[in-house]
Amino acid sequence: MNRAENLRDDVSLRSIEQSLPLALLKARETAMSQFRPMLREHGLTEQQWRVIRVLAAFPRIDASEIVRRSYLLAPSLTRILHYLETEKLISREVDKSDLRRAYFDLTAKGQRLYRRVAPDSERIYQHISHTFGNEKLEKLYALLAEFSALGDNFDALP
Amino acid sequence: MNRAENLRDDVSLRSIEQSLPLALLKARETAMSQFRPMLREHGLTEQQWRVIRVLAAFPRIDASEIVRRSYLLAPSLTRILHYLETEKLISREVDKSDLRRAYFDLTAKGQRLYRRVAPDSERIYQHISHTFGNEKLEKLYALLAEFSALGDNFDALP
DNA sequence: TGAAACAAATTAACATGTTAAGTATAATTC
DNA sequence: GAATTATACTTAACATGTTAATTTGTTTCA
Repeated sequence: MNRAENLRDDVSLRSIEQSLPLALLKARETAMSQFRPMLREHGLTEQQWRVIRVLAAFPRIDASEIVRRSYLLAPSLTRILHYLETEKLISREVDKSDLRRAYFDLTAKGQRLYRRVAPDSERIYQHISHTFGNEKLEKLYALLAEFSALGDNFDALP
Repeated sequence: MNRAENLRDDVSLRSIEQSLPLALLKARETAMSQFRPMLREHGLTEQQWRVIRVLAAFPRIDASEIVRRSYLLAPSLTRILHYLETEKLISREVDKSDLRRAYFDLTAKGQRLYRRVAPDSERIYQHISHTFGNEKLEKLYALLAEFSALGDNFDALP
């Protein structure tokens, strides 16, 4: 019996083949591999597009709310907002009643970009939905939402 | 009607709230938030742990196979392998019949680390499984696997 | 055999992820 | 109303993600 089998024989140790984070990563990569080339042609990264979508849906929100809705970390968002500002895709307006805060919005240029990219994105989404099956996709959404809802409500570990 | 509503009125544009990549990211973050602090206490990143798990399950494999099984990109793996080598957690042995290739393996130190971390990882996994429900978790695994199996077999876009 | 095609890693360059520490402003409290 | 605490970012430092180009070694085949 070689070392590999020794390490795996303990049935209490799952193999890497059964890893929830990995299964989620793999599925996410399957999906993103469909979107990424299209975004690249528009000169956008996945994360920049997330910020633009959030601002299209929720105009004039502050950085904290963008963080919440885009699921980016604050340090990443800081960098992305600076970049999008230099590209004149978004605007920043400091809150006069609270100088720590600023409100962001798509510029006209940003809105045009959004309207150019969104149909391409939608086309890909529909293709995925059709290929996988709407019903199964809805089931997947439901399970993912339910799982994520566990959120930080996990009990303390034993 | 403000600009936001204008941008959202087109029913062909899903809101960012319905995004499969985002739903997968959120679920993955829910899971990883349980594991990351534990890994950090062991001085490991998530990705370093992935490599160690792969080598525990499949000893003496080359970099290409680690890439396939860990779902890391080759450039990331190059850096991680160098780091794990300097920590003497893994060994590298060049293939004499093909000098481009090298085989990697856990060192004794690497195996000890694996056996220390694996039970903690398993404990967390069991907690997640119990909290979410085994049955639902299995359903989720099945759907994720089915989705990922679409893999690169998506038809050409219309 | 020797040039061309292929394969496996690696490097380069830049963007993002992750944690910790820092900065400026606001709100609380004594 | 000065000291404390909290909030909203921002910076820093290092690890990883992503694409493209490069390096080195192998295979093909004219």
